[in-house]
Amino acid sequence: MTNDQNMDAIFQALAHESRRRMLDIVKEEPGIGVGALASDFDVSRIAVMKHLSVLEEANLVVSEKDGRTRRLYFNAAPIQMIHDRWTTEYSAYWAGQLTRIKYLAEAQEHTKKTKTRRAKS
Amino acid sequence: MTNDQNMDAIFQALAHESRRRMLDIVKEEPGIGVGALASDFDVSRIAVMKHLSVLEEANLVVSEKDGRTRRLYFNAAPIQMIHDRWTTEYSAYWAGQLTRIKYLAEAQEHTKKTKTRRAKS
DNA sequence: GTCATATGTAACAAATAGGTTACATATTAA
DNA sequence: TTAATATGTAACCTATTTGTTACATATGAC
Repeated sequence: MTNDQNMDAIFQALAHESRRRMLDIVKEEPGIGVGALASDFDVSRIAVMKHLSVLEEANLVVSEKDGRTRRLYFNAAPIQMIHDRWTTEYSAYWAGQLTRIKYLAEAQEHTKKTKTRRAKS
Repeated sequence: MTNDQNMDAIFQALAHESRRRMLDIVKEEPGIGVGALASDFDVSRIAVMKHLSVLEEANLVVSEKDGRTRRLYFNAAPIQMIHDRWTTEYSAYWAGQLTRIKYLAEAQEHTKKTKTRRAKS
């Protein structure tokens, strides 16, 4: 159903805080209209509509026309799909890797702090 | 540790198929160098390095210098974080919503197909 | 029908992303 | 030391994203 062809669109849609916030609002207020949603943001209604079209391309939001208002609904299916993919593809991997990577991350943090001073013998 | 401030970077990093493929390769071949990784892609090494810097900003890849090669490692922690966030924030919501949303998605599919023909009385 | 409301479209501008080539630096091998 | 290897940086170009304003269309209230 939802596959790798859509993953770009899903992650892209989720990559911006304002769109995640829109998702939250639509999730909390199913059937909210475009204008009502836009009033929660300080960018223009058109900007919000563009964000909505990104969310709709990712199928994270679906809408239906009801008179002159377009009602918006949150669709969790794509998130479910990614959840499942991660559970099967990554979860098994975590246990064994996390400790070593944690060490490396710390080492890297140290490297960043000290990277400018280097002995020039 | 990893928080909302980083979510943009994480989703952004995962939003491109080539970067997800890099992650897969680095996960399969821990310690692979930049050039070796780049040879798996048909864009330039510099383009691959830019993708790597996106992945490193998201902390999905960490690296350590080993002589003249920079060794790359996959770090699953950010993915774990998102996994956890979704599990707690969305999972409970899915059960009740999926059926209705499925209906709406189908309705929308129908709307798309018929949106161009409209009676002009 | 007329007016207000809700949404949609077009055209444009600025910022960011994603790619290139050319050149620089650092390390290993000879 | 010299040459090959591995990576890094700078400058530049193009495409996409993200935003704007102005105008168009569709629906509900009167």
